[in-house]
Amino acid sequence: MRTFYLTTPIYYVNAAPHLGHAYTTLIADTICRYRRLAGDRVHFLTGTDEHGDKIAQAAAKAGETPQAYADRIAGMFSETWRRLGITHDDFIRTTEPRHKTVVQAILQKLHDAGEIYFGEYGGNYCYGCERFYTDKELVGGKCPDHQTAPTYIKEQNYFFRMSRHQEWLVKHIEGHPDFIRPERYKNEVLAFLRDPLEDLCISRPKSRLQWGIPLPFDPNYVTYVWFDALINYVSALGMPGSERFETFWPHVQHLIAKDILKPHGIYWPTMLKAAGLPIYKRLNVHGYWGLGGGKMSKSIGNVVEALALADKYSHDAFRYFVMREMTFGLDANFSEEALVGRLNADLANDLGNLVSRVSTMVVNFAGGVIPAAGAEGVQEAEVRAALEKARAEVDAAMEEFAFQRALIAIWEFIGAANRYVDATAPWVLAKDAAKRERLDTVLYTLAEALRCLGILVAAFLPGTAERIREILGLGGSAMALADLAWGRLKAGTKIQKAPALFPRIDTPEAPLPHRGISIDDFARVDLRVAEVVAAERVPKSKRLLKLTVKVGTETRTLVAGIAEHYDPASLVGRKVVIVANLEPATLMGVESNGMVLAASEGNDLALVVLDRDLPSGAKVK
RNA sequence: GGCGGUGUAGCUCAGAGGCAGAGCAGGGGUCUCAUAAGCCCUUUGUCGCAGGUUCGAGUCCUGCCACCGCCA
Repeated sequence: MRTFYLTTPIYYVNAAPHLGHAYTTLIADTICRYRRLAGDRVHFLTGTDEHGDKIAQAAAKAGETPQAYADRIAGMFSETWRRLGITHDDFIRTTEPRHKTVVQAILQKLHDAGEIYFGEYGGNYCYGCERFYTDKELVGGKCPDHQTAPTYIKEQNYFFRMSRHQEWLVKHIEGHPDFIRPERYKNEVLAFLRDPLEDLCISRPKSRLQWGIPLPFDPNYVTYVWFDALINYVSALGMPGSERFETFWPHVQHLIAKDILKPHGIYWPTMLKAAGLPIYKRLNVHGYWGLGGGKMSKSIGNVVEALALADKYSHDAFRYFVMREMTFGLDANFSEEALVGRLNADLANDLGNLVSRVSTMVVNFAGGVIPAAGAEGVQEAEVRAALEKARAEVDAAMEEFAFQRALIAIWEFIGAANRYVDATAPWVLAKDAAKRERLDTVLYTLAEALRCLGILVAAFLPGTAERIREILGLGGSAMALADLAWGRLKAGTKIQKAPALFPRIDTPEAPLPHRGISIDDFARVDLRVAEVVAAERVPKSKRLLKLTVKVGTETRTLVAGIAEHYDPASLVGRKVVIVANLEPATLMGVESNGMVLAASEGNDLALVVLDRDLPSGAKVK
């Protein structure tokens, strides 16, 4: 049994949970679910970062104490994770006594070991950022983030001797290619370490910042940001030496977004080393979500709105989308269209439809009871081979946090199952009593494929996995990757006809043209002003009107589908726009020589008319 | 300003000296168990631009352009 300890960052309680938080937490959840399925001992930690000026100020503004404010926002995170079905084992908050105790113990240890010294520092301080800026960092003398002039502050503070840890850190990173991954982020950290590393200021005087953890060796100071926040990964396990710490810490892996690479890639390992603790095994870094990507897509206003789509389209669809769409480590675009596209193409058409057709066939052709399989043939062996291949690929991909690859592998298996249905055509076998055994073999193979699929997707689509198992009469029972062994589904199991797992989402908008047309293409369309001289309903048709129109000197007949919106009599004498060079077509027995232009939206329709009067026959372009 | 990354089909991206690819979208066909789903076939390319090396260059080299990141 392997042991696995995975952390998300602790989220700062200055904002409500959004897409960025959710992505990190969802992929952590998926990895942990997968490792549990594999039988590993797993500890999954998330939490909130609750100290700092910004929190104190926001609380004051809301008329709350900092603690009450932190409680409220931390509650929102807890609630969001509960709603999304996150299976974290612990939720740490930096205002908890268990955290403060460990932070102070580690600070004391560092102080005793001579890793911390007292010094003076002066510089331009931005209150909004809660940090100092060098002159070069300022833009026009102002903070690049807040566009405000910084205040010059000279104060005494405590510093961590980070500079002395540069050499071994570089060697460690170079000697452990997996320490920071994907590789691009390892290279980024190494690039940063090519320059001399400076010491790290780790305190703030209480006169300026109250809302923090007091330094154990100087009550006039509180701990500054990173020393407080990073230590949560340790404090959540308890004091070094405790059973939980000793069990899980040697296997710790962190998961972060690329914006906090430096603290995790540089500050944190040096802090751990200085404190005499083993440094973490691995740092996994992911990219950002861009919003409203794609030229024609409706943009999503903000990250909170993006997260709301999880409730709109189902949590499983949301999980699937974010994991399938983003290559781990790289940036990706988030849009509702792309989500719906994945939902329809992959979840509804491929997966949902497979479950639906298989369950229906077992019900229709075998009375809803899974039959015993007869002799296995080449086609069945292919399905089994596809399963083995998918399983191996998912295993390898999950080792690297390559969710996209894992899902592609699973979908190749789904494709193999769909092809197997077409190749064996059970509906044909069902018509021939002599083919009963063959039909039973096919139906068993398909039902067994669904059972295995239920396990394969469990970490990615937990709700869907459970529903597949319910359909197969296995609801609520424990699952394990070990159960992917073929043939464990018992013949005789009664199964239900499955409701659609993922109903298709119909997009109301007509598909936009995929490429532009040239001006010449457009010029081929002969648009003309036409005057309606007579109009009547086409017999037996609800929608069609037969119009007689004058185009210049020419009179012609055309048929228009506007009877539900326009009374024939009201049209006589009006000028409309028609396509004059359309090939003739016969509709309900009436030959139509042209088409009337009208705009429509849903059930509404309006004719295109002229803004000012012009004679009929006038060209429109 | 320095370092690095990216630029390939309508979209998302893979390919890293040897016949330009996949998925989606589009087009055609076909089956009827299934959610207008499945399956089969299929159109589309200035591989950012310009030079160079090479028998041969998305691929290697040089310069340029655009976008992005890190550092300053």
